This record gives sequence, structure tokens and C-alpha cells, in this order.
Amino acid sequence: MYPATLAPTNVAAAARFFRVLGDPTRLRILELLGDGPRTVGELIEATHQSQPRVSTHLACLRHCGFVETERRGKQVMYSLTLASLDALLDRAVTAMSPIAGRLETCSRIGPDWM
Amino acid sequence: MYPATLAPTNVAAAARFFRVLGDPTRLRILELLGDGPRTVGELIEATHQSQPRVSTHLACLRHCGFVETERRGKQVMYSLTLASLDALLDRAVTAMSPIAGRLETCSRIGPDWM
DNA sequence: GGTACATATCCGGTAAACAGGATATCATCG
DNA sequence: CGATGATATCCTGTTTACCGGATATGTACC
Repeated sequence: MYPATLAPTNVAAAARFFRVLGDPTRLRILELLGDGPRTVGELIEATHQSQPRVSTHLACLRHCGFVETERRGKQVMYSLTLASLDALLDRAVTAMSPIAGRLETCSRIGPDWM
Repeated sequence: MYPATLAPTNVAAAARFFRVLGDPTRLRILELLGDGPRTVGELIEATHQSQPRVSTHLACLRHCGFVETERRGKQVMYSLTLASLDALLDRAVTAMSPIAGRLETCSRIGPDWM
């Protein structure tokens, strides 16, 4: 129905989708979950971020539907809800490779570049 | 070398990549450019945004390497640099479809949801 | 050179996202 | 029930992205 063009309504949703992916910590978490379910502790350890911060990012991902949880005793297991996400990230990395250098340089998004 | 896993350095670049895509106006512009080169005026008209705003977003996209420009008299033609971007957006829309509803609801990213 | 048009940049102000740390919930074990 | 470990939420400050509007640059035509 809307193969190449986004329905106007969905532009907002798509932008939000990308924005959720647009944080390094969240992206790393999703990448880790792509290899299989992880507990919060494991994610904290792998990302080297504080526990509340990881927990908040996870809440964001859960609330938006990217991941889902399952209690396992004291721990909580997080896993990917979006099966296709892993492949998508892969594609994105390939697609952005020509401009990866610039993206690293460009420290800001708004004006004030350089 | 890093097929499924992002090299640590590239996580930042990838996040920035997604962040650039994470604005409705920029996303819409890129979508329009996917159908072929456009002048700034055409983009202003299509997006119903103010001229300075469109221009700033275009500057961002150009600076980050998503698009490139060519002067045509008084006008400036913008076109996609990243050939694979169009296909990627398509994939993303498909991938996010299961959670599109939630994404629309979720008006904020940080806490303060609902 | 001056004027009209297209585009780009600058300058506020505002709000959203993120961070750090304190605290609350929840579950298990003794 | 109290204590401990695991995770979630709240509070506050700071930064950053975005916006609206004013202004600057740059090009063509007279």
C-alpha cells in the first residue's frame, strides 16, 4: 500500500523509531540483545554504564515495544521483540559506511557544526 | 570483519546516523529526495515548513553527507548521496510496523511517558 | 550598479533528552 | 519478619536540538 513512500501519519512514527535508535547506549543494548536475551546486570556490565541509566534506557525500549521482559527469580531477562531489528541494524551499518567518517566528525546535529 | 556486531567506535557513528534520521522534517525530505533531485523551493512547498527551517535541515543533511548540492542558476538542487538510503528506509518502515502504534503514543523518549 | 528572487546563516527563546545520584519496589533467603 | 541482592523510579541540573523570525549571501536580470 505504501511501499516506497511513508504515509504522512507514519512519518512521525518512523522519526520516533529512529530517534530511539539514535542513542549510543540504547543502540549498544539492542545490539547485545541481538545475540540473545540478557539480564540487566549483564547489560550494565557490557555497556559500562550506571545501573539507573541502563534501567531507564531499557524502560524506554520496553515502553516503545523494542524489547520485552521476563522475570527469572530476582533477575529480569530482556529480549528483542522486533525480530527484524537485528538485520535492519546490519543493513544500516552497511548503508552508512560511506559517511561514517563524517558522522564521527559531526559532533553536533544543529548549527554549531565545526 | 564486524558483520553483525558494530565495532565499538562505530556505535557512536551509527547512533548519530539514526539521530539524523530521527527528525520528521529531515526524514520527509530524504523521502522526497528518494524520488529524485529537488530544489529547496520544492522541498519547502512539499513539507509546508518555513524556508529557514528547511534550509537548516538541508545544511545538516549535507554536512553529514546524506545529500549533495548542485547550483542551477538561482536555485540549488539537492539529491541523495547515499544510494542505499531509500531501500533502508523502506526496510525500516517494514521492521517497525509491529510497534508503529506504540511509537505514535509514546510522545516522549525520556521518562515522563504517559 | 540596483533590484528581485532563491537560499543560507545568525540570534534569541523553549523544551526535550540525557546524566548523576538518592530512593523505592520486588523477590529471595535466612 | 529482617536483610540482601536485583531492578525500577524519582529529583534536579545541564546540555542540546529545535523553532520563529530577522538578516546576510549569492545569483540573475535590467
